Amino acid sequence: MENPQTILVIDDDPAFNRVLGRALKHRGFEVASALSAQEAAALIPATRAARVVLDLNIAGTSGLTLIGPLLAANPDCRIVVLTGYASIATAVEAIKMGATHYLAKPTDVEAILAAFEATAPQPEVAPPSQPLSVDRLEWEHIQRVLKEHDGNISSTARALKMHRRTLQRKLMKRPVRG
Amino acid sequence: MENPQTILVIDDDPAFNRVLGRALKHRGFEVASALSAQEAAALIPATRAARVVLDLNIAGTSGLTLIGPLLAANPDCRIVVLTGYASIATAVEAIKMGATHYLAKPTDVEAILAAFEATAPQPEVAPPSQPLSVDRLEWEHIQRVLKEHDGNISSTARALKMHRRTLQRKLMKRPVRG
DNA sequence: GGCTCCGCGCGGCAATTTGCCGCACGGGCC
DNA sequence: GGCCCGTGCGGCAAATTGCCGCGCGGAGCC
Repeated sequence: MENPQTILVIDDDPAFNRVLGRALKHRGFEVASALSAQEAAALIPATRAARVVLDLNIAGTSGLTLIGPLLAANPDCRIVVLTGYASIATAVEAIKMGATHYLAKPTDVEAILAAFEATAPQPEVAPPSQPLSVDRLEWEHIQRVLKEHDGNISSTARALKMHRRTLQRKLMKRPVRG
Repeated sequence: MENPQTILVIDDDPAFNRVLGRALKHRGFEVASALSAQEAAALIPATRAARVVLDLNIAGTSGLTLIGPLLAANPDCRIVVLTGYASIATAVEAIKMGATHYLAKPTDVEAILAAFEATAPQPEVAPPSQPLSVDRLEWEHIQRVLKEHDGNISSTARALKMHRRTLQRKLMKRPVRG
């Protein structure tokens, strides 16, 4: 941890990456940006970053595949996974792989920074007072089955008894809140 | 793991607990049931269960507080957290505390059993477990929330973030199977 | 090199479902 | 009586779906 103030931002959305990078610099952090998995892979050994903001959907490949290399380069690395297509299934996966936290986009810089500081798990977190909306539940279910089928949309659609075209369309939409 | 076939079910909903217990017994598992955190606390040292189905909302207290004791009694214990009030925040917390998996409540036994195997990837042993169709899942969820709201269609629609008219129509149409 | 089989992404169009009005009725409750 | 809700249902535009199609690219096989 020769430089605990350096944060590596991995996100293939140029606008988001730039905005977040600037916001972090404003707060006094050193920022390294990667816009693709390849770029990230190149930066990881060089920076051995202690803190990483990692997008889940990086141009085709899953950001989850970078968690391993990140931790290998620096076991103390704190990784906050960020995604616009948040689901419980991928959250579980990310944490199991060693991510420090998992946040849904859109979020704010404060939340990201707070996520880095998350230490020992606290038994009493957000008490979810309201059940999931039907849309949200559907999204979660789709994500879970999709993971079981290794991301294969066609076979997932078959398992769910829905048409592939419909599944595609649903996946393009963002997960709904609630 | 003197008896890896024993599953401890911790859930304060008697109906759900009974149904799940019976389904598990049907599949050849030994089942121990706890309807409260106190009951569970008493059973934990006795059974040192290797597999636990744990509800998040147990009569006021959080099921997360039981994860520690469960793992203390048996570090190899596999815990599947189950909740009707799922959220990404609690999912992250549960996994960090050592749970094996986290599922949102309208689910089926196959998914629960599959969740136990999560850490041991066995693609070829993948059972023909057909996940619930989205329609069926939606139906189950609606019924659950409707019951929680004492059959009040209007407030259920609000909680589900759907229009009352749509809920009415759904309730009229299907008791679908599949 | 061919070839076939799949999965993927997407366009188009009809059929269905939805969202969102409206209205009338009934039961509490002040 | 009036007021507030919840319920059932009609109607109609907007959105979603089901179901075709197509081309492309990769894996496997001859």
